[in-house]
Parts: sequence; structure tokens; C-alpha cells
Amino acid sequence: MKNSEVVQILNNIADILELQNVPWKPQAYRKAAQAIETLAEDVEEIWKRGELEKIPSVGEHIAAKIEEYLKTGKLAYYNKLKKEIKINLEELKGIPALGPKKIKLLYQKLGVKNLKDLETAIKRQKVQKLAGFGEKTEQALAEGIRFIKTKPKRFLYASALPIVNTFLKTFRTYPFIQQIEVAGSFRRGKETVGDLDFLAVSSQPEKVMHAFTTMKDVKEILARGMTKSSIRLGNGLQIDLRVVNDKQFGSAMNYFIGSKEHNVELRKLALSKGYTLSEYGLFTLREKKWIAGKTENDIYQKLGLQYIEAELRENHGEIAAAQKKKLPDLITVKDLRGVFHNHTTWSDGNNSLLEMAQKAEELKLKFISFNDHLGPIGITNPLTEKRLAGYLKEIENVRKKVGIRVFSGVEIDILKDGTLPLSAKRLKELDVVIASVHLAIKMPAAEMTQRVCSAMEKYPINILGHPTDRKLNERPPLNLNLDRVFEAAKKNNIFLEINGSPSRMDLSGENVWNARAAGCRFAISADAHAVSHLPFYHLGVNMARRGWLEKKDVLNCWTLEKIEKMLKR
DNA sequence: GCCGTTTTCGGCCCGACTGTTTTCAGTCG
Repeated sequence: MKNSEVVQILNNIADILELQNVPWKPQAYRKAAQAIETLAEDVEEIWKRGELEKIPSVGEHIAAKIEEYLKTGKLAYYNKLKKEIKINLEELKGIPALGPKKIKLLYQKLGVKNLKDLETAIKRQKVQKLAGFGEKTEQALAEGIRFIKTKPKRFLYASALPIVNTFLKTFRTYPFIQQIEVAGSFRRGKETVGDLDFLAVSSQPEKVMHAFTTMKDVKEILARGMTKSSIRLGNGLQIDLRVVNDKQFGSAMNYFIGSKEHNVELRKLALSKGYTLSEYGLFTLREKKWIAGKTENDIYQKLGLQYIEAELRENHGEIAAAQKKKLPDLITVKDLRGVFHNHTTWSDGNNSLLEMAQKAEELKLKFISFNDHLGPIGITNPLTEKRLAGYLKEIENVRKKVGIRVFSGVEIDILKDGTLPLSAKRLKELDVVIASVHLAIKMPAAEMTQRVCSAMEKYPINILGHPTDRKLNERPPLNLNLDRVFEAAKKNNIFLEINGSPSRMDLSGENVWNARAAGCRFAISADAHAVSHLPFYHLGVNMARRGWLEKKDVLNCWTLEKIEKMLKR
């Protein structure tokens, strides 16, 4: 699956062309990148069928470039561009508040080529003296650097997911492998992963190691042993594979799923009961007699615990709860009857209302909620009060053509002053109102908290959209006093969104956990901008599970009658 | 560089906010 690599290269080309002031081409490359990003299929398969140009926004020239890359692993045009600019754009463009124009000026006036140069220039206070820059910009850049430095780049769960699936599917076909599973933070459903850990059962470990280290996507072999090897893929993701025997599989899974903190607690508990626990099994302390290890359930049982789902293993009280048999009956993907927060061509989505609704029906959902943008951000092609009537009319038509419930709604901006750009009266004409912060995202905590809480107090809002507005690997969460936000949400009967968009995952599992403790309820959304995005609600379920949620905590799981009743404001 | 058919050439989602200015450029979505 080379999709993510192709997407990255096309985006990088767009960045360079933008820096060079080339008109229009950057958009063309970016659009093509976006189209490939939302593909459900492997771009290599499409190329093999000779259908690259059938991908929207991919024309003759970009298709040729994709072909060159897939064939040779290189792209001459991209390499030429990289040589021309002499700047480490990938590094610099990641800094918030730094765009192509400023990067160019920094290079021309101060010779800044990379992060290190920029740091030196800031230290010498040279940046603030540049035309168009100032003290505040310099400060903002220093802060931006601090942010990206303290946040090591991790892979999004969603980009690791197809790799995991392909890997498992392939390795499960090998006759010399009896069992193989993914472990690590991926298994715990974390929104990002540092690497991937797999565990296999085989009586011929050397064959497994051979198959692993000779996979076609391997770029580098980091370690190759008899039962354990590590490789790095072309996209930089590290994969570890370990082979154990049948009797050890459960204990090894338990050890490699972690978290480390959970494991430490579990081992302590084992000791207190006269056992010792390691990746090789649960043994009696004195005679080292094997007690359990074949399955994880055996181990938890022997320790007097309920089975603890992987998503809960963060040493967040799960062991104590398991002792008292008080673990939550965790929500699953199947419990969701529908999905909130979906965009269409009425704002910045790629598919029509009908296409989205039909896809939801195909996914066996019972309802879909449309929440196109309404607010001042032009690039989202937002709805206006004027266009609202046409939007609602088309939704009415869609209702006649599909067999599922279709909720009308908007995603409306919470403006800087805490007001919404549509009256409460008009908002009440809609089934589902999601309110979100999109602009003026840098505000001190007190003001930002006031802004969000005031909107929840004064307007008929159903769902607070992506409450912290964080973007994984891109920017930190809003300055918010979340305790106050949770309190206001509870008081005003507003559901907190768990946004399943891969780079958002907002609220995070930990925030969900806290909000649940504060008595809040939740709505899971896809924030889909294309039919291929609809399944993103699965990722939201990961956050919900990490936050200990049950069916009763999540609006999507209720009966349609109950949902409708609850949405009335 | 892509797209479309009132166009094979001439368009290409655009407004708020910030920090720098004194009317606007750059960034963000």
C-alpha cells in the first residue's frame, strides 16, 4: 500500500511550488493528493489496471509522475525541485504560524534553511527585525518550535490500520504460522503509534523471520534474530515481530500489549498471590511451576480478575475494577446505529447528500446526520442563512430516496466572542446542531473557556464539535479549562463529540474518561468529507472504549425514538 | 496541472484573524 507515500510526495511538490510562487499548480497537486488520500483502494492496483487518470484531479502529468514513482521508487521531477530550493521544507512547514512566504523571506534575508538555522536566528533576535515580522511573530515561532520538538512524530492509527490488516492477512496464509496477532499501543487503540508489534505462534520460527525480513516493502532490516526481528518500511514505520510457542502466546500478548504501567501493576498483583508473571507465563513463585499463559483470559482468571480489554490497560483503575468485577461493558462498533457530523458538496465535502446517505445505508447504519459548515470560513464553502432553505429541501428529497433516518443539521462556528452566526430560532429548525471552534484558536484559557461555555449557555446546541480542536502531530489542543466545559455541557444537556477523523480523535480517550467521570454524555462522529470517510466512526469507538464508555453513554447507540426526543431543544 | 462542454483556454471555494502596519500581507482553515 503506497498511497500514503504518494500522497506525501504530491503534497511536498505542492509546498515547493508554492514557495516558488508558481500559480495554480500547487492546488492541482494538493487536490490530487487529497483524492488519493481518500481512496479506499491501493493506488498500485489502480495503476496496474491503467486507470490512474480515472482518479478525480489526477490528469496526464500527475498520473505519469505517480507511475514513475511506483515503477522506480523515485521521482526525477521531485528530486529536481528539492535541489532547487535548498531548504528543508518538510521541517519548517510543520511549525505553526510559518507559511511559504515567511519561509522564503527567512531564507533570502537570513539564509535560514532548516529548523536549526531558524532557532539560531531567533536566539540572536534577527527574525523580529525582518520586514513583516515583529516581536510577537518571533515569539510565536519560538513557541511553535518548542511544540514540534516536544511532540515526537508518531504514526496515526488510521494510517497504520491498512498496514496491520494487510500484514495479518498475508501472514495468516502461511502454513508455518499457527497464529498471529497485533499487540502494542495499536492494540490498545491509541490514536497514534510509535511502531507496530506483532506476535506469532510457529514451530518454525526461522521461516517466519525469513518471510518477515524479505517482505517487499522492507526498506531496512534493523535486527534479525531467530525469534525476533525488526524492520523499517519505506514510509518510516518500524515493525517488530516476535515468535513464541503456543503455551506462551497469552502471556506474551499480555506483555507486548502493555501498557508498561498496566504490566507492572499486574506483576505486583501476581507476586502478592504467590505467582510470578512474565512474557513466558504465569508461574508459582517457589517451584516455578507453569500455571497459565496460553491465553490472556487464563492469566487474568488465575489472578482473580475479570478479563480486561486492551483499551483499558493504562493503569487507570482497571485492575481494581476487575477485582471487584466492576469493569464497564464496553461499547463496540456494532452498537452504533448511525453517525453524526458529515459534510457534503453543500460545503467542503466531496460527495452529495444522496451519495453519503446511500453509503450510510450500505454500511447498515440506521441514521446519518448532515452537518455542513455554517460560518465565516470561506474555504469550506459554508452554508449561509440564504442557502439553508435549499439545503433543507434537498435533505427532504434524500429522505424519500433512502431507507434510513436522515437528520438535518449544521456544524456552526463558535465565533471569537462566543456567539454563533445564526439565530437560536433558525437553529431550532434543524435536527442536529454541532457547534465548533475553528478560528481564532489562540486565546488565553480564561477567554477561550468563556467563549465556548457562553455559546453552550446561550444557543440551542446538541453537540460540541471536536472540543479541544487538536490536530495530531500538527497543533496542540485549545487553551481550555475542560472541567468547566464538561460542567457546562452537562448542565445544558449538550453531548460532547468524539470525532473519529484520523488526525483529530477529539476528544481523546483520556478526556472522554474525565468527561464521563464529570457526568457527560457523548456523540460519535466521522467528520466525513467523502463517502470513504464514513467508517471513521470506528476510530471514534476506539476513543470511547479507551474512555470506558458503555452503550448508555453514547447517543449513537440509543433507539431512534430516544435520539429524536433527546435532540429536541 | 486539472477541468469542462455556454470554455480545449481560462478559470481555479474565500473570509476572519493576527501582527504588522496606517491599509495590508501572511496564515489558517
